[in-house]
Amino acid sequence: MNRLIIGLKQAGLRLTPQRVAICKVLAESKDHPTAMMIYHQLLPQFPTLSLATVYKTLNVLKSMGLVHAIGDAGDGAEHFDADLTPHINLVCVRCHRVVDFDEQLVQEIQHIVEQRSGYEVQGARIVYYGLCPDCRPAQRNGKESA
Amino acid sequence: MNRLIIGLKQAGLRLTPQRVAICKVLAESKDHPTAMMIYHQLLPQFPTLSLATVYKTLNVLKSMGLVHAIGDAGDGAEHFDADLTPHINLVCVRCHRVVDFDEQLVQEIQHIVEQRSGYEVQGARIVYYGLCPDCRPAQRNGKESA
DNA sequence: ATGCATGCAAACTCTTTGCAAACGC
DNA sequence: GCGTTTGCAAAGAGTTTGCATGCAT
Repeated sequence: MNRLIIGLKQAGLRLTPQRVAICKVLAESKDHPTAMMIYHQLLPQFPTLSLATVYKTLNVLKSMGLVHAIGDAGDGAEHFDADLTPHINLVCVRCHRVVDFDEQLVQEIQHIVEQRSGYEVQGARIVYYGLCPDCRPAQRNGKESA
Repeated sequence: MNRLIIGLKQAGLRLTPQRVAICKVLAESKDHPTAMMIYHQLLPQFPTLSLATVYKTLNVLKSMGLVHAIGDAGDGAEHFDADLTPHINLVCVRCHRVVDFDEQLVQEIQHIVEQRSGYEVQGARIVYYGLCPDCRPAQRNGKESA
């Protein structure tokens, strides 16, 4: 029973098998999935699952602040992150993988931004993009595909 | 004659009036425009301008690294930034405005990321979202619209 | 003159919406 | 049982593409 499921329950929302499964995927996966990725991952388990249900659930979780939408990773689709602590997402522009990178300075910056800008900061999307260690040599050799 | 136009010229690409105008909008505007915003801004001047041309030009500039795509601002459309120096974009989730915020720490973080992750960092998208000073009181009073 | 860029329209992808049937509470 | 949630299909929005015409070089 993870944080997302508890959040839904406490809000009085219904814990359907689909929602529970989506929450588990989000909480357990480290690859910042898109709606489509979650859909395909759950399809064997829920053959009648609808992509619309995944989107609806993601929107519920997002609007409750239980997950973050971290933008696309060069693949045109929104990626979601269940890790709400301020951290950096490193996106590889070649293989579209997203990895986390924790750095204390990120927290400092958030405080500075809040104090100096007058903004009420609700969240952050800190994405560095480039070539991951695996794709750096591949790029140099001129290889294709992800 | 700005940096973007020079970049196109040096790459041997053609300096059409449309491209020049798009580059000027990008370099001079401070509001991180979307393709649609650029299109509407130039329509009086180029009545036959096509939105496809704006998109094609933006993709050329982006793939040449002359502008950054900074993701959507809650409005579902890609925003572009001609300021390539590492800086923070502050997005207001209520009025969808985007302002810049310079902070030295950002540069330090980029170096740390490169050294510790093995990534070849090509750029960054550092977006904090929340309520801007104008929208903070508006939100509290329950007012609507942007 | 050459061939890249434009503009139009259609296609494409991701996401949202409407509504009847199903199900959690 | 009530009202929310699901699943399907269709709609919607942003972006891309194909191709003939036009224009920068």
